[in-house]
Amino acid sequence: MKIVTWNVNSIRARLARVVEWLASERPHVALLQELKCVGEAFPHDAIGELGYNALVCGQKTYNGVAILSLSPIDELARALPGEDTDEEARYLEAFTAGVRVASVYVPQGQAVGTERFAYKLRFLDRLAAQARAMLASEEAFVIGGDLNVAPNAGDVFDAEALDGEVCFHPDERARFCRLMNLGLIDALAALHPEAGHFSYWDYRAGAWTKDQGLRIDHLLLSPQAADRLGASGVDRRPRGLEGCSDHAPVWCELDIG
DNA sequence: ATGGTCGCGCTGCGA
Repeated sequence: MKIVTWNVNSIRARLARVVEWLASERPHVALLQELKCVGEAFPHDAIGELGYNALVCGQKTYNGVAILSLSPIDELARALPGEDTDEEARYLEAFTAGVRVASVYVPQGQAVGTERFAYKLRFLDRLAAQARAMLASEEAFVIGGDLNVAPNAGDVFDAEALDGEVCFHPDERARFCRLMNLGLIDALAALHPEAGHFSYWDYRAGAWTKDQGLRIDHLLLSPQAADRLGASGVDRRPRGLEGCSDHAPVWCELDIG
């Protein structure tokens, strides 16, 4: 069973690219981020025609996450616990196809030292608290999404130049490390530990052409899910197409069901 | 080059 995470950077602007990719790759579950629309504006018809059920947590203009599945989807949560005043659509959790999944969009953080950066760090702490609670169930689950953190030096195109920058700041990396040390397995890194498996390339400055990317999109597996991990990868192909997202899909294959 | 390019939605913000 293939599970994918993909920051699509507007589901409406990206619909043709997303439909084309889903039709070609047929993942059983797709965790999407940055829909940039409210739930009513989500293209339910086009996605439904492909055979996918869709659970959407939308918001006007910004953020928005979704879970697509070829199996029925049972919603578990549409917000990350821990901050009642947080109204940004960044977390959706559900049970589908015999596995619990979460689609998460961690705040980018804007600039180090800003309120947005502090919000990002708090969000990562809240995600760790949620992961800890989920791990207590001792069940197979997958937390997938745009974590907006490149965990290691090999996950950025220039570790020296980017050290201390947003998405590669020591405070973010420490929180990511703490999250993983709860007992999660990075589906991509577990099978492909070498450097350079980027998932995001800025639209600007020819980053894609120069392969100046970051690995910030992740599939985090519980031990029970990791036991079933058969393959994983980043599909760079859709990043090179006309009208593409600035993120590539990251996928894993679980021997479940 | 404190730049560069997107998407949203109509002015600048967030990424």
